[in-house]
Amino acid sequence: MNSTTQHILKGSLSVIILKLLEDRERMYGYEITQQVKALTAGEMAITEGALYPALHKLEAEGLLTTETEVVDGRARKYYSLTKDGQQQSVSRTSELRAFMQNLNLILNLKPAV
Amino acid sequence: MNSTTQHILKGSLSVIILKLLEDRERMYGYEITQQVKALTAGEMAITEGALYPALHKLEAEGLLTTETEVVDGRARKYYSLTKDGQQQSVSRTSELRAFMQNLNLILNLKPAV
DNA sequence: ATTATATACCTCAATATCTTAGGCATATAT
DNA sequence: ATATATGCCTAAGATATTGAGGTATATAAT
Repeated sequence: MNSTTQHILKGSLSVIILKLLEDRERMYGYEITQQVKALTAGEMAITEGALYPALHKLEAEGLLTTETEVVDGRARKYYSLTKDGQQQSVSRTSELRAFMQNLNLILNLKPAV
Repeated sequence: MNSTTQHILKGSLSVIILKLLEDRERMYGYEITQQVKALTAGEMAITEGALYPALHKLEAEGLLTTETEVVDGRARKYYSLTKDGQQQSVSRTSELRAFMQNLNLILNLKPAV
């Protein structure tokens, strides 16, 4: 993943997290990083330095709840959507889609040849 | 334009500027703000506090050149793409498109019902 | 005449988000 | 024994944006 693409990610990370949890119901941080890589064939990667603060913020906002478990001798912190989180996932996803549609109106302009 | 959509704009502004100049060849700052509103039926707005620093940076990077003119008693600063700017417009646009396609892979996940 | 709005440029403090680099710890493969 | 994968985390610095402000001219409305 090049720096430009990484850069453009700004602001969409929380929507990505919410949407993944809508799909999976229950995920832990490391799993999220791997799932994003898997879904995008390695083209997108989210750094842990961005992910964990984002998760903590969403939890503080009341959109996520956590359960910690020990699996294979290692601690895992599972995140799930709260009611609010489910609603926010829907609304933020549709806002992001609307934004992308508008952005595409600009990107699809034909250059004056 | 709500705060979330505004928020998600982060990082795509320079691509928007480059692409608009690819379409129009020659635009001034205020015109860019109006054109974005017009193209998106008022749903997207770029603030001047973001636009002017972005224009200055692109100029400093050698992607834009400027010509200042007085029209109807008011000064206008016209921006155009340099050779480098044209190349960057193409490459950054395709990177943004690639990013959006990957993002859509995630947004189109079907929730586990 | 005065005021508001549109046009047109700009800066800057505060805020938010991200990158990069690091730390800590366990399990497994080499 | 060492490297890699798994798993959590923080923090300094860089960067982009918001939101508010400043300056100025032309025009429309009152």
